Amino acid sequence: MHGVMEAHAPAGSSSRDADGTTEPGTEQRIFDAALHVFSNKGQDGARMQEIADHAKINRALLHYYFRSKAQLYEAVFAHGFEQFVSGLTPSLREERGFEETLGTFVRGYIDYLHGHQEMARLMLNECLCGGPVLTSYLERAKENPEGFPALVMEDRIRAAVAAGEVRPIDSEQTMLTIVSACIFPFVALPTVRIFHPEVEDDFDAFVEERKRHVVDLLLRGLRPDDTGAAP
Amino acid sequence: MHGVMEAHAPAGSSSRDADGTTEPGTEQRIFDAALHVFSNKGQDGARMQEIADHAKINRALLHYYFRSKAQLYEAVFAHGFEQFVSGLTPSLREERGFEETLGTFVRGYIDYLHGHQEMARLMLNECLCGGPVLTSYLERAKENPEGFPALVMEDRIRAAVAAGEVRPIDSEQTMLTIVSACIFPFVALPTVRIFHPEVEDDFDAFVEERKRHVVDLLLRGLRPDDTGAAP
DNA sequence: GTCTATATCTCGATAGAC
DNA sequence: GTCTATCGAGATATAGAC
Repeated sequence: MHGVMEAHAPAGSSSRDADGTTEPGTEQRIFDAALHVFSNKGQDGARMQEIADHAKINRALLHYYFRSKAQLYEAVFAHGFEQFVSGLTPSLREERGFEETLGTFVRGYIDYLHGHQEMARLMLNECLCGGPVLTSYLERAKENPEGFPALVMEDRIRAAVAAGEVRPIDSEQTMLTIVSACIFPFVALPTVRIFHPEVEDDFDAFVEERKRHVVDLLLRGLRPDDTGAAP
Repeated sequence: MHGVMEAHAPAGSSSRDADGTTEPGTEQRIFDAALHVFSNKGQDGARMQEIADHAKINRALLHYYFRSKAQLYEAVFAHGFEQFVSGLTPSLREERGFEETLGTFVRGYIDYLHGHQEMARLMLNECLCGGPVLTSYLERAKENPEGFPALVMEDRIRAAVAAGEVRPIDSEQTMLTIVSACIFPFVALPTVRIFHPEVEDDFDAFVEERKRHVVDLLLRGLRPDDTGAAP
């Protein structure tokens, strides 16, 4: 049986544009191709041949860079997950008021998803099957919650409720709703496309409209009854 | 090559409790087992052996009832999809006011998902990969939109906006948000569980709270500024 | 580092006895 | 209707030349 140890990882093999704007090296091409195929077909549906084709290399080379399909998958996932968490954190600086914080968070979240739709699908795929890969990463993220955007935002909501900035609602449920409203439209795109073909024509406009809508609906829904009350 | 024609379908083979409350027949057991495995592993990740094990039968018998894996999958999907659409329609009777309609729709949606979590995951799985099976069913549903709950609800929102019952918002975006808020928590359950283990303890209570929260947040978010204005 | 060729194995599907 | 045994396609992974 094949013991799973750390990959040999040819490190700096991909000439990372040392001389200006070189085309991506082999390792990077594999990475991109793998993300593309995994996100569309899932870990099981993906074929190493298809990944190799997309990267314009031979199948054997995949195993040279990443020993196995499982390790390739985990590498792709790990990279995307890390980037996801780190890319979202800066939008949660302390000094803002709640409304601005919420707006910045939602817009940042949707912008990220817009720019990384494949990663979004990959993560939700893991979510669906209760994948061990995602689970292990979340367990680790849970250890320092201040580094995990969704948990930070949930705390902000809790604090805003305590401060009377928003009406008394369940912060956990609210956070769930926010995340749902941001993520779902991207993962359900194939369905949305069928009923609203116009989305396809100008996807950027759709995303912008989405940001406005979500922020607007949430702020209205969370605002206390007495809007102008200052004690 | 194996031409795909209609399955021979041993019709009334499963003695459907002709004599009281018999245990489910073979065909029904296969169905349940298939839904279970497909929803957790996806169409590609699922193994016929695992389905057979769950149904407590032999692998060959699967091919006797449903000729191929693809046909088994489609049969399971078709059944669930039909049940989904038909189970949701009655909550959209015309004669209600908007607030009641929205509340009934959301509660009905969440109740259905609660009772059919595996079907929810199965459909989202199809959604993620732009699956041809889901697509073909949606295309058919699109032909008579009045039979498709989400589209009917979207029209109700549009009408409510026109009537001034809700403030002027994009009904398409709003419908997307509603669906997101209902479905996502169920498909993301593995993730939710990690951060909020208490959900597991009393899942029914969580779902009830979810219904209240979504309806409440939406109604607040959609209500016109002048709540009591009657011209 | 990259390729061709091949070994190995898993899984879906079928044949045929009972 | 249900089982055992087996075939054959297709996928991962490796060996070895260049």
